[in-house]
Amino acid sequence: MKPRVRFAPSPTGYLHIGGARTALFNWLYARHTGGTFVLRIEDTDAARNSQEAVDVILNGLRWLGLNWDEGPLTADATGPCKGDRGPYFQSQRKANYLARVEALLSHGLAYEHEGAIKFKMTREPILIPDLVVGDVLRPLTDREQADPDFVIVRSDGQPVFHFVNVVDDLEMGITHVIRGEDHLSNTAKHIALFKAFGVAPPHYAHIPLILNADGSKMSKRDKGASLTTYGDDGFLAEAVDNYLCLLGWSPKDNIEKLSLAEVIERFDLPQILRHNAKFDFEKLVWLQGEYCRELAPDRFYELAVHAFAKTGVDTNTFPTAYVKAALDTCRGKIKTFSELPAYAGFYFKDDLAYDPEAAQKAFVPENKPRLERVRDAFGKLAAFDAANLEATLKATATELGVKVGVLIHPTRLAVTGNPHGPSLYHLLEVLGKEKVLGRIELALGHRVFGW
RNA sequence: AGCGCGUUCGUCUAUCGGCUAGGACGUGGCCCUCUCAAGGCUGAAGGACGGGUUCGAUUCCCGUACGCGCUACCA
Repeated sequence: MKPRVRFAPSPTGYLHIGGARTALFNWLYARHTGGTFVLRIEDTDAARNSQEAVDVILNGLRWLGLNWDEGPLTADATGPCKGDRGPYFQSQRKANYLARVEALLSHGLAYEHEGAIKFKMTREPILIPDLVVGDVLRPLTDREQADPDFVIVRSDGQPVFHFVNVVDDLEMGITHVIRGEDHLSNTAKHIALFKAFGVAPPHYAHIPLILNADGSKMSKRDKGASLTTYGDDGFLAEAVDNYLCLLGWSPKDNIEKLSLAEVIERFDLPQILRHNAKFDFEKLVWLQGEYCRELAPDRFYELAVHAFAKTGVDTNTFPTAYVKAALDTCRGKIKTFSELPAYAGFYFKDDLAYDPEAAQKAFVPENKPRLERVRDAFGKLAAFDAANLEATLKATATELGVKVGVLIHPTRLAVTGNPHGPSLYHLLEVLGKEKVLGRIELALGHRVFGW
């Protein structure tokens, strides 16, 4: 029998990075084994849940490239779904839960208590066979000793999480429950419930948690806890996927950079680690840089244009060839797209703000005549291309008896406003003679500087 | 408090009892270089602590400490 796994998030308005990793591991296991990946929405809290919140989950999974074989097609709980084990929204499964409660009541396995319905929990320790942690024997805690039975339906008629979760997994034919380790202790309850229904429980695999850099639990308001922020901050999904795979799972052979396709081949439950992992933002950034550098030109272009648009710069007002040439000088130089507007904004605006620190160093009296010579030399150029510009600048430096670097820094600053940036000669070519000369002239005319 | 899970460089990890403890991110130095990246070379940095088993323990067992989780008519 092919495995059936599921990701069952609650639509709270954001997708936790740990939840995303749980979804990823489930998806990887399904893809590795040729099984089925089910998406189920646990939208029992009508007050909090909304279609927008469901969309956050759906879009997050889509962004990561985690397609589901069964589950919602839209965020509408009453809308179309794929798969024949639905409904896939808990809000649509009331009848299923009621029937299951009735079954338990009629078999004397549950009883009414102060308006609520409680499940008759076994008093014996329960063995939890876990594919990651190993066999775990969970005895009752002291409080549970006093009253082992737990509520499965609240007095307001709402069935609780433990109950609906088990009913759904049972009815959806889930064979492997891969979820966060925070559910390990409660698994005893789930196993007891499965047994009460006369069904063998699924296999469990509890995966370690993702913690903040300081070791604390990542909660909603922690920076980086929401998956959405990564896309917003200009990260590539393949980098986030890759990094997430490395938290709590290891390919074991020192390889760090793997595509999802490669991970699918190698992924299996026994390689999952048992201890929690701290989220290392720097390593994610490194992976992001790796993927960003080898991005296909058209995709780089598309994402770059989007990044500019987000800061209010409409690159469409410039000729396409110019934009492409400009962005091409940035390929391989930036890691995240959010850096781009600051890095290459000079291509799309003329009112430059000179970096103060760099200006203090470069715009000094002895550099003024030098920059004037550069301007004059550039002005005589017929072909304003990188090779010619480089030759001209070097020749000018030789004439002045200085190193090229002496000319490069003021020139770069005058033309871009920044001390760093794309290759100077290429950027000059893209900008074109007119703009370059105009900007140098402008810088030379600034009285506030040291010249 | 009770119960559960965990503990290798700052971080992510490798190690099926033989380890001069390997790799990666980050970090130091050097090289390359028009800036910044990238790249190359080269350093520093680790087995929580205490017992036991064993010829030998990072690896197995016990205890302690620390971290995390769970003990809800939250999910």
